[in-house]
Amino acid sequence: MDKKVTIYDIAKTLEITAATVSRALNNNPKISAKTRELVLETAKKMNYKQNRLAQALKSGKSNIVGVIIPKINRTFFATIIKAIEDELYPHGYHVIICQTDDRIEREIDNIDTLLKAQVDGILISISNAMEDASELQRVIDKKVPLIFFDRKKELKGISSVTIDDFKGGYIATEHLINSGCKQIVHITCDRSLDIYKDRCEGYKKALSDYKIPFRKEYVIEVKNTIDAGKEAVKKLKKSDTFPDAIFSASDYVALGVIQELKHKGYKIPEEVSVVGFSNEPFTSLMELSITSVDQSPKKMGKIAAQVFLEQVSSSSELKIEKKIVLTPKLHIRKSSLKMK
Amino acid sequence: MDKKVTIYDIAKTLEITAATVSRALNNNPKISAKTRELVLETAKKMNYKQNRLAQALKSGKSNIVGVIIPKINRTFFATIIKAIEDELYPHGYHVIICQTDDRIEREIDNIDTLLKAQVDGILISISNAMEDASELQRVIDKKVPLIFFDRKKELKGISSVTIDDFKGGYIATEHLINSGCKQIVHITCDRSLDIYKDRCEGYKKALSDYKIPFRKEYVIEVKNTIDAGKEAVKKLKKSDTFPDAIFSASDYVALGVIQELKHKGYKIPEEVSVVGFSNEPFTSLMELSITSVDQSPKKMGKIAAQVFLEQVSSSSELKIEKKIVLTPKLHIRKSSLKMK
DNA sequence: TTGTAAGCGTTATCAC
DNA sequence: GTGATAACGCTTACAA
Repeated sequence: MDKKVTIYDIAKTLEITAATVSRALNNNPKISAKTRELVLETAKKMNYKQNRLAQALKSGKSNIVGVIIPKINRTFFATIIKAIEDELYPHGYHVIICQTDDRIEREIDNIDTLLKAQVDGILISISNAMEDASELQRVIDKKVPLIFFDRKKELKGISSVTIDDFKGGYIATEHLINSGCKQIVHITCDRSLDIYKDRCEGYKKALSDYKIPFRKEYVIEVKNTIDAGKEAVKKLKKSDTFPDAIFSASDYVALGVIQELKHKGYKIPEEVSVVGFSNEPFTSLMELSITSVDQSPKKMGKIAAQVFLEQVSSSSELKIEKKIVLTPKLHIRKSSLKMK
Repeated sequence: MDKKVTIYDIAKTLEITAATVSRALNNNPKISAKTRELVLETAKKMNYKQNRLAQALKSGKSNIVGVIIPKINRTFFATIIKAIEDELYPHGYHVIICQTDDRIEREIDNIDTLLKAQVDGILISISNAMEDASELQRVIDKKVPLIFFDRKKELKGISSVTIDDFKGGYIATEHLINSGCKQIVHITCDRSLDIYKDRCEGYKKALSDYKIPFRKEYVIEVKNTIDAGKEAVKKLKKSDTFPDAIFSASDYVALGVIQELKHKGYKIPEEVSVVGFSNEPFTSLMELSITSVDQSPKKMGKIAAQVFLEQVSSSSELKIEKKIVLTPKLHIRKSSLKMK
């Protein structure tokens, strides 16, 4: 019925000018109470909706932030997105989701599209594939607030919210050591990503701190899938010494590990303890619940959003570079809980 | 470094007009190959990015669609979103996520904001709370394509993609009957939502088709949580006849049911069979995997997106009303798989 | 083939 | 207080 009601239509109806209508709508003090009311009333009556596009074009603010993640259908990322949206929504911001599927072309393309869409900021968890930072540099050059979460690149002046993956790897390993395990295998994923490299380093440090010799063949790099976990166990079975604990940098891999261990008749945790990473929902829901390192996705998203808000509200040009590192928390469950 | 490069800047550099630049950028045929190349080249050199806002304002097309869901951190919805995004991305559309948290105010507000943002369409799974459709009517009045998925309202002329919840309830119940169960309890959730009402109706129909008397006290309505499932079992325990099967309209409730049944010492599925609904990832990952009805979220999202694309491409005013109903699929797992 | 100019819906800066 | 007008960056008849 109503095609496109603009402030001009309201102005015409009221025999005033569009400028006055605009003022009324924006609570401009320079306007009489009467006209304001009148305008608001007829605006409602005519089912008028502001055109944010026009507003955005005029003001240079779109009230949209772009969030770039590898895949949205992972609990970890979905939880972060939810936290970001929840935090930004009351401030009038809307969130555009972009998935990279861990492919560099899509990542570049996404950044590009977001810039074209004049977003007020970009929150990004970089893909496995991101190598150089030239595309990111463009964002910075354009002075569009950029914030890393979870997976970051080291860039000067850019804020980030991550967890201490090193510590995560450390506490997981330490817990296994304290449970009496001596032969601790670490299954890692793509170590070109800092998160996996750091977890691995944490593992090594814990071993060294507790005087447990590091064995190179006890670090296995696999894909982040359940099947890869099963395969890893099969491979280990062929080696000379079977471990008494497995610390996986991924919950999915840990699940595969557990399934295969059971299949082979090992008792968990009596013979082999298992620890995962991410605290995916299923780890706590399982009958044999899985010990895992929590990454506080909710907190991470919330803080990332807050850092963004700070950045846009700091009127001046002062660059605030915040590197926020959250502390991971170990959730000890049955898969590593030895009764003594 | 570069503030805001516009087509005027390019025009000035090349000593031509903005119009020509625009044409070159948009592959307008009325332009010489030379100028086009020249323009594209310098555009790249100057790191020019189109301003979609201005384009959108001019053309009336924002290339953004809004997706409204209760909560994004549920696998079901996250999967749908992923499918929608994957389908729409190649067509140049971007997706704005809006969460209602099942609250009517946020739902109305979200619709409002999306309309103000001039989205090209709205895909919505309505909240528990949505009662009248007046806000939706506004969307329709504005001729903004509107598509329901999963949870819908009956509105003339509006397309929807849902699953056959009635059938879902039916096949789940039928499966239990065929497994030899006679005393089948149905635990449902908020039946003001069609999805739950329909599943319940399917349950009743299956009972009647197989000549199993319907017992009113065998239908329990609870909240959609794990704890509610536990409570339900406790309540049943007090009643005179304990069931030999429980069909829950929610996987989470089913999980709670299973946990409590085990706790009370019941053998699953020998003594009590359990079936859930949604095919949440954890149902298959559990040691005691849970039989569940799959709702094809991926397909649902993909089709919803396709319906939207059809709707915007059908140039004319012809209203296409598509009511697409997907067939649910029962995944039979250990929680109801009786060996005979 | 290219230039000119109007307009998309707002808002801000002037005047009055 | 209110009105007129320019401007945000782009597209597109209409001219040339």
